[in-house]
Amino acid sequence: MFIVFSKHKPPIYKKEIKSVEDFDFADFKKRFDTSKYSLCREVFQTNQESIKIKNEKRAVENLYKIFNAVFSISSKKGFQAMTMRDLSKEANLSMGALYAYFKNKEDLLHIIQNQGRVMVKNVLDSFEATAVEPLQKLRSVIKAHIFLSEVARPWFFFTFMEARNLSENELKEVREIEAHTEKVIVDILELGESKGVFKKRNHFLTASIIKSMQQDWYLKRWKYKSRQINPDEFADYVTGFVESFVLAEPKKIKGVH
Amino acid sequence: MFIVFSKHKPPIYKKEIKSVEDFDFADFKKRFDTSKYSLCREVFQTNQESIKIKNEKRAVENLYKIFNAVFSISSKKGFQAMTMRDLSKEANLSMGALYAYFKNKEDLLHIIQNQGRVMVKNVLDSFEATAVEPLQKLRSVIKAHIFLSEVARPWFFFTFMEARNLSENELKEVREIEAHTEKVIVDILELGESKGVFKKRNHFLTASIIKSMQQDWYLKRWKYKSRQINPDEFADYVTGFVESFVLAEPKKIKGVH
DNA sequence: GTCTATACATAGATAGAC
DNA sequence: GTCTATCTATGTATAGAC
Repeated sequence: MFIVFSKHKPPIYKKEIKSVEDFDFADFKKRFDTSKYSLCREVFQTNQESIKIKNEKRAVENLYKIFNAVFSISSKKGFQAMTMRDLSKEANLSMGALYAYFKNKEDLLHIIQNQGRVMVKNVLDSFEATAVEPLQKLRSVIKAHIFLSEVARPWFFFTFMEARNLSENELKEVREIEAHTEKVIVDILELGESKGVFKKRNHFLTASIIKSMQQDWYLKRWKYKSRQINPDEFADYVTGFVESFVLAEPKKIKGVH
Repeated sequence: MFIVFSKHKPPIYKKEIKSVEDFDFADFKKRFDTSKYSLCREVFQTNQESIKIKNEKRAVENLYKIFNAVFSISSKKGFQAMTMRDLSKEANLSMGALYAYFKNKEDLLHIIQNQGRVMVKNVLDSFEATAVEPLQKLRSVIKAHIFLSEVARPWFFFTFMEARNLSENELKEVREIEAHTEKVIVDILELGESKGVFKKRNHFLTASIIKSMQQDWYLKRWKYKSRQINPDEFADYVTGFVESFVLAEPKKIKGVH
């Protein structure tokens, strides 16, 4: 369910991807450690000084239970409205036990938010370099975001909905990532324009609109699920939509207009 | 700042719009009562039995202060995290005074959510009929939504972010409006397809994507504001983006491809 | 490492004076 | 119609037994 990237051994994508140019959701999933415990192990290793439990296996399993409970309750009523008693019940751990895994409720929020941010940054950065041609770059970046949000949907949803509870410092980091992923798209569009394959447009607005489409996939997943739209269909539809707008017209034949 | 529609005298749009085919943000604003108190007066009249204050002028003014305070605090930390003491301070009313305007905190939430829903439904329904040709209908519906969310941005933002706190019954109403506005777009796309002006596409996906763009305008307003994008620019960009995808190709000249 | 029982703080809500 | 003072419930967090 969760994916993770060790800070020490960033995975190498190029070597592993058969067709860099055109990957689907199944290809994407093969790239990563999709064990449901991976992200929790990462959290354990990152927060070893504050987590009181020293047995890794046990700690990771309980962190998994805790995070899942947080996502489940928060998606219904929000993190602030979730009480520690709610969490205790849903995670099958006593109140006392919970506090062995985080200092306080606010700390729990930050642990989740930080881990989510690190993961997104690691994965998306890796996908910048998977293609060379502007059109392939654009497709690659759009798809990677959608597929990642599919694999780690609870983290994406939680990060978006609970962003308001962040400190000024953390909010700044969030905005920086937002601006960064937007800039990645803008750069690709500019490259394409300079090569004559994309039209001259307001690339900032195009990038914003692309991001809003990607976001819809994890904010309104129930809607797409009820219509039985899978990640590949959605990603293809989005790229098709975008391409119809940005691709330069094929050259006109003289005399005909 | 707020706009409102009386249940008893729905405004007539067709007669008032000079150019039905192509209105801009300034035109849109002229259509409505944009007095900052209008929505609050509507709330007062709708909830007269539960509001203890009988002096309309005073009640409406205080409701305005209360709602603005709610929007301001909630946008920073969420409705659940807002305490009645926060609200009391921000609205310049004592705790005791606040409870003359609503039964309890939950009631306050419902009053805002309900009023927001009624307003959106009234306005958007009115815009279905403003044009006849599919392309003009599509433009009209897209723009109306963006312009409305601009005029009543706090209500839109609040409604979206606090939807999780609703009861099962109210959630059902929200989903119905969502499905309804989506269906309005799907119907237009189908009409256009049958008339040969729009391509054959998955209209559900197209409508979803259009809605995600519109939503971005009120969810990420700070971003657009910092880039000094105004409602007209944004609306035009969105309609241009959509049209490049849905419009049928101009007929090809025989022998040339 | 986890539990139960409890301390302490803060929230929502109201009574009664003005 | 609004205020201050206060009641009561609920929430976070911890101490200490197992």
